[in-house]
Amino acid sequence: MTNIQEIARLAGVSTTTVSRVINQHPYVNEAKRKEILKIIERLDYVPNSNAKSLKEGMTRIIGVLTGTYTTLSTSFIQAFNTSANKHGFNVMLFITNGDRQQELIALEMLRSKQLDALICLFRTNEWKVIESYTKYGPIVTWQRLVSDTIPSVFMDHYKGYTLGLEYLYAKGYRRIANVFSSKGLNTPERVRSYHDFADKYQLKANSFPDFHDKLTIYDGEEVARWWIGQNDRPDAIACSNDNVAAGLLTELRRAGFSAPGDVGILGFDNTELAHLLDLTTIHYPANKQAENAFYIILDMLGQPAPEVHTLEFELIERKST
Amino acid sequence: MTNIQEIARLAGVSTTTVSRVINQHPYVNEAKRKEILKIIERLDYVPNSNAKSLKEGMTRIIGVLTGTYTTLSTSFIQAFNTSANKHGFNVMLFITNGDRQQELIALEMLRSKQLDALICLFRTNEWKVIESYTKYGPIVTWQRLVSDTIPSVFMDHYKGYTLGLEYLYAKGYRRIANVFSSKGLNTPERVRSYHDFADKYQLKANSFPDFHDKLTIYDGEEVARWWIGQNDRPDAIACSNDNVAAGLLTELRRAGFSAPGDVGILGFDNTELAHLLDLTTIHYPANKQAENAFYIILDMLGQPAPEVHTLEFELIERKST
DNA sequence: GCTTGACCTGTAATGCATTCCATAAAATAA
DNA sequence: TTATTTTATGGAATGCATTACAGGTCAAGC
Repeated sequence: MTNIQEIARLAGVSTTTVSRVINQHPYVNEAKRKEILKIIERLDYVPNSNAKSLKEGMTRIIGVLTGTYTTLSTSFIQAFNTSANKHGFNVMLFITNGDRQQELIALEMLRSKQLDALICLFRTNEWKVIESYTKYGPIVTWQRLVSDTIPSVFMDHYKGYTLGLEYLYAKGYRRIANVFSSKGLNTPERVRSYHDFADKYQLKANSFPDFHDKLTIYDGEEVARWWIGQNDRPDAIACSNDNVAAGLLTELRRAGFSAPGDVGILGFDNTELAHLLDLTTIHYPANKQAENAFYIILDMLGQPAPEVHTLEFELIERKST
Repeated sequence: MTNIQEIARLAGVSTTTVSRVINQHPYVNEAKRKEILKIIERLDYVPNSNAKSLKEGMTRIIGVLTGTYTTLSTSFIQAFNTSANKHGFNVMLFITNGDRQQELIALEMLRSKQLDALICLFRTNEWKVIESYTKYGPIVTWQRLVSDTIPSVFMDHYKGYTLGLEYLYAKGYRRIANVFSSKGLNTPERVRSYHDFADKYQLKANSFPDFHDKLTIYDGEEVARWWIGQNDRPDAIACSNDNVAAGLLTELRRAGFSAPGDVGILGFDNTELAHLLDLTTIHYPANKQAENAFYIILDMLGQPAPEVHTLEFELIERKST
């Protein structure tokens, strides 16, 4: 394999000079520079990035830890990737499928310097475990989390969920069921949002059992079957995300029901699925959020970072309510 | 930062011995081993993986090059990731969005030894360009490609498409329109499949203009609008993938049409969307294919690799035909 | 008693690029 | 002319782990 010493030898200069040419330092004689570049070209030489990483103590790789691909995390990841690339970083993806061990692999790579930072979209291990890795490099999350070592770009889901509920109320819905996602710290916010909402409009009497840990199309179908089986049905269902809303809607249709005719359905996130099925939903600005996450990491790595954006949920009215 | 020399110093042994303990070589005195492990524990030491990669000449990272996230590539990537992890490799994702430059970044990382191999799901650069990087490490694709340097785990799309067409014929469809994907080498296979099919059943007279480069939900909607605008409508549409079929179906429904009532719709890939919308589709065994791709890479890296699976398309009948 | 092999340990080289420090010539300033 | 700065270049150390090779002990085998 051709390395910098070989280039130096062939050019009759020291490795220092070659390194200077490669890294565009000044103070290299123009003729020599040309000659060295010619040799580099001829031998098809590139610096070994492992040696570089070893020397510089950073790899410019950022890990992204995710459980599964939901459409939402997909757009987050894409945007994060774009931002990272713009600043000369690359992204390494870890899809854990909820496996603790998988998650630890990523964390260990941060520890062993193979990653410069980690963005944690989902997690299976306790926060305490994850937090114990912050001494090896920046870890950032998008989940609501109060921690002085793990910054979060979380959105105010209380506000976002209230936006949806108030919309449903304004549309005349009074008997609203809630389908929540997994037990992160966003869910409690949404639960609190509903409680306050129900208090405000005195809807306590109409309450339905909450669903928890629902996030896939299949989960949505399950909710549909529940709804069908009820005598005393909700007139609207606020879903944890568009996947659930989509599964719910299509399974209802299979049984001959429709939305909003029989029940109003509210999605969350505004993914492609919501567009596909004309779901009313709440736009989640995953793109800007991803940029924010990256900027925070950049800053924590001691590099100049742009200002973070302010993020807002937005109600997208379509045809399921 | 604590390194192997410090451990050695504290334990009063050479770095060799410490290295042996870490890598579980035999021939280390049991008492010393215990002592060294204790010190490693106490100092929270992990070997720097950049130094390791530099020495060993490999990073155990495999790059995955993809254009956008389609649901299909998603499941491929997941399966690939799982296989890789099982063998101690990690996956680095490159989402190029069709940007040549992005693609080159990944290729350059192969060249500079930051990646051990590359799996190329989509590409924007010419194959010739990509091929010129095979000298730096294994590159594998799932697209149909005849190359002695880039192995492919491609499926026989001629066979797969014919499977779909024959099914449509058996169901009584005679006026079939085709929606094709981008101009890879799979598309010509499908085109050829349709030609032979049309010949066989003498359907030449009923032919419709082919669609090309259609792969998103939005593309499907466009096809729907085309269909609606025709006087002389096809009675079935064979789609490039489930996204297109989904967009097609929902847009038709918006206009008051239905499938299979007004037109039969055949998807491709058997993704979640096909399940969601009860689309008849052709199952694409992306998971097994991903494993195959990984096994080939493993083999090319000179490591013992399992046998590859044989892959078969399978028709999944649902309710859109 | 001597050979052979298992067991144990360390020295030093290796992989490769970057950079501090020293040296020196050339150009500019005083 | 002397002092100072700019330009140019190389030696050698640095980042860190792995490993070939050499040197040694000790017990089993002949």
